Amino acid sequence: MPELPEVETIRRDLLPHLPGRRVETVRVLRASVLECSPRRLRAALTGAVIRDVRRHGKVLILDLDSSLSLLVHLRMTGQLLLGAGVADPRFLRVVLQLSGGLRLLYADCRALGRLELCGSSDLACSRALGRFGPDALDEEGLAALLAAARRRRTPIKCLLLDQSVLAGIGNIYASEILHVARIAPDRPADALTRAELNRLRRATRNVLSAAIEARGTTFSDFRTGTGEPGRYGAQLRVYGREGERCLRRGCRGTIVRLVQQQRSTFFCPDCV
DNA sequence: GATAATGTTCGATC
DNA sequence: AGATCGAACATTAT
Repeated sequence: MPELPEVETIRRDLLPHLPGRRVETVRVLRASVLECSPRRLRAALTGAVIRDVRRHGKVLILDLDSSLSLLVHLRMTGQLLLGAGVADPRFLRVVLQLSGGLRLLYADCRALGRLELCGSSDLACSRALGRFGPDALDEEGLAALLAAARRRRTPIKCLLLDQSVLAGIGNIYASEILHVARIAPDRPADALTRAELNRLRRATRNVLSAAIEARGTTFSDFRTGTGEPGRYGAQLRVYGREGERCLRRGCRGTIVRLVQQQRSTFFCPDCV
């Protein structure tokens, strides 16, 4: 569910509250969301102190003082929430009781998300994160996108979604970025002109930054770390707007939906 | 009941 | 190697 801006929003909500807290108890209500056994998770987390909250792409990273880190992939419907009473109790999967009476909840309706332990040395972490390319908001990630685009024939939308090229862009922002960059989603990546690649780089940075400022997009399930919806939905220009009028000034086009890699893509044929 | 949903991954196939 | 496709995971909402 959450893409880079949503995970960054959660990170910013958690950061003022988690570092310095000790994990007192670990309650696992659905073991299938763990990459390890519940017993191993309890052993690793109980008594550990949270040092930092980081993010890479769509992955949230809780660094512990024990030279371990807890990686959280929210996938489609995962939520990481601070404090009780904010999650639908039916979908609670893991509860961490922290010092000072604070609770960190992992809720996930579809239970596709995953919690994973890894060594927090750079080496161990980068191995656990090895399937991902550089973060989409880093200069390195933007450079990786342009480099991959020059040598691959795959449709540009598919390249934006490829987490091994750059990490963090999902189905909503891929459509939004291409619309802002005025590039048709089915264009072969290696056919993009230099001018189009420049627009793509700018659009990626601008759309992701604006979405973070608005605290993410709540299309259906996303909640921030404090349980509120994000506000970027009001700024979406194409996603979910099939059949509606294009919002670009002076454009009379209608948004169409096509399917790429079994997922919906939205764009305005008159803008590209 | 069919369909689609902000994601990832694995296997088959070309 | 690169690319595509389908299925799987699991559950709700329309």
